[in-house]
Amino acid sequence: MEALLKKHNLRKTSGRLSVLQCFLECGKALSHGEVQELVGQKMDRVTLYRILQSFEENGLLHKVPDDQVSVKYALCDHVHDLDHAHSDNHAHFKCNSCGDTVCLEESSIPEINIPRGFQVNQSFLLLEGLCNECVD
Amino acid sequence: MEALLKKHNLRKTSGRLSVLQCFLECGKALSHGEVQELVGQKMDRVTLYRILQSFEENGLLHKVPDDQVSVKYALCDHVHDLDHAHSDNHAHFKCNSCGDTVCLEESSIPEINIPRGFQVNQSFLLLEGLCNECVD
DNA sequence: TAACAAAACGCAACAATGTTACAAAAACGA
DNA sequence: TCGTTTTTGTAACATTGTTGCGTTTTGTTA
Ligand SMILES: [Mn+2]
Ligand SMILES: [Mn+2]
Ligand SMILES: [Zn+2]
Ligand SMILES: [Zn+2]
Repeated sequence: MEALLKKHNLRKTSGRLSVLQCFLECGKALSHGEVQELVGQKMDRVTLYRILQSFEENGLLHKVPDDQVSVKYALCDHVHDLDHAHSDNHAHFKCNSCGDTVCLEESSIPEINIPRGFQVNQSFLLLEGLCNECVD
Repeated sequence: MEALLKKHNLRKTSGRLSVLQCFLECGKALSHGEVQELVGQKMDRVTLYRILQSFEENGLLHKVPDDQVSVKYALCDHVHDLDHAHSDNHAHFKCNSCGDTVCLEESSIPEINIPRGFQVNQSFLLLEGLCNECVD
């Protein structure tokens, strides 16, 4: 786990270790507030924001739109690659019952027709509904 | 314009008329803050939130994800239909330079493979990049 | 047109999310 | 161990969004 930080050019701190552990253990996308609950209130709110930000900038996490309200983060597809340039170009699914958001890593976002002259740099596809555990 | 409100079962108020006018005139997705600037500070912030909410509930506007930070609203595809059950199932494009968000009404969101047992109720596809006016 | 009930509004208060500035503490390479 | 750079904690602030409540407005009916 410390190796993961080093590999992504992030200094090893106790805060970063606990945040990383949260994501490795729970395997789903987490909002700032959810991580805060997991690591406890002893970690400063702002520090946590900065840790999430540094993880994203260094290719450890990627942003996931949450309900058009706030952001969640999820582990990047190839966390163990040195290459940060991978795309995480996959869809996400959010269950409206249990609230969990998961990566659909096998479902890459298809090409979309865009007007002439437009240039797409990034795309976000969020599906909402019920997960297998919450369906009926 | 008053007819539009009536058609969607919304009482005619001065606030609703000015908000509706904003959307009819500017033809792009607007955030709460952007509408507030257009209608002026004399309209209460909370009232504006409630007007946007009522417009969405009655099929006049639909939500558009904005940068995973906040929400924008755009006129529904078939504002003049009595049927509110239309889907607005199209992609959106946000320009990272000018900040404008537009509906790509000709680009419906394609079907995505989802895990067995999952049920999709709604989907949001946001493309980000540069619009034709901001490219180079 | 007057009266009434339902809906919308204004205001206050609150919660959640996110950002910035600055000084203290910790990490890391030399 | 020393010195530099990064990270952290704290405070202060901004934006976004929600709830409760009393007042005003709207649409309907007598
Ligand atoms: Mn993902
Ligand atoms: Mn749209
Ligand atoms: Zn679920
Ligand atoms: Zn533009």
